Amino acid sequence: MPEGHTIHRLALTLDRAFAGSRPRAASPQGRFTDGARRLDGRLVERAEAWGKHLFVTFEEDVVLNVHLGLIGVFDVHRYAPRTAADVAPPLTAPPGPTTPPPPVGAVRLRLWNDETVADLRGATVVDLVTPEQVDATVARLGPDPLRAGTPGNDPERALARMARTGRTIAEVLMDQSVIAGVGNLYRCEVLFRHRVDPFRPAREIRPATFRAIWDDLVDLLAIGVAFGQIITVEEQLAEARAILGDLGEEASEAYRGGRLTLVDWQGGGEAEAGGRRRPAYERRGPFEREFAVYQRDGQGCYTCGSRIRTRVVAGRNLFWCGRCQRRR
DNA sequence: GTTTAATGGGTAT
DNA sequence: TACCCCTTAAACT
Repeated sequence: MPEGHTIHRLALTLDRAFAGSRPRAASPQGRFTDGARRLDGRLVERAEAWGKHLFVTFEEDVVLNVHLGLIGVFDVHRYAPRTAADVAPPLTAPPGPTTPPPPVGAVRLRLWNDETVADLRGATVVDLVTPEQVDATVARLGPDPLRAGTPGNDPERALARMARTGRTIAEVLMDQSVIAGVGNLYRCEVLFRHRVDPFRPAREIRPATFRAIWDDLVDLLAIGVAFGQIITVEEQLAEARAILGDLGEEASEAYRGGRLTLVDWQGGGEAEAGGRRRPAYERRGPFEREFAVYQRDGQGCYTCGSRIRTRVVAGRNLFWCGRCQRRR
């Protein structure tokens, strides 16, 4: 599940759920027992994301560093009502649970407070680090489209790297030290959207073309955060933007800036009969999974009809249209 | 029942 | 380029 949008959304969710509280911590699976013991009952200051790296800062400079890798999942959900008002009528409502349900599967780390439980499984990195180590990790990353607007976080840095490499654009887009947060799916789809030949050397990509790709990624990843889903086909993007547009000028502004207030929009939806506001993605439901090229090998391109192709590039299955993305 | 693939990435060869 | 790690679910036999 994890490309940059997943991690940024996760950081926002964890921040909302745990910042300012002292969650319990445990390692039901037993592979993070010592770390969980150090975190147990410790005050959470904030959670944030850089590229695909997640950092949860606890008091006294203890930072939980998580990288989900290919198959990791950090599942966060509320198991108890947030406020007494959510339970009605008061006299007949059963008392809410005070402990989360038992963990299922290989849960390496569980964090929970009175309302929310978060289960981490399958991650490649689960570590306690210092703020200095966080800085060192972040320093190794290229610009992150989800941090567009942060000083120094712009496509020119990526272009400078691209100018002195012999690698193809498809390889470079997977290199987190060139551009952070893009994974295989966004790579395939964004190259198709810009009709770029994946095998073209990165140094031959025109700067204007790459800047357009960057701007597109700022938009696509932000939409990915807002909806918790990768959306790359124009029809669905138009609907997604319409939903976000409905949420008002302030939300739109935050969205265009690529800033990390996106999940706040979930609270900005229409008030329903019960008075509870529902997230935009709940109002319309998640989008159907649909891509232009990703995992469509052998099928016809929606644009030109020629067969979508696939080949392993940078260790992952690249998908592209040999006609639409022919070198020009 | 067993194998494979999955939106990653590090290390060895 | 190969192989390793993490976990789960769908696709095989």
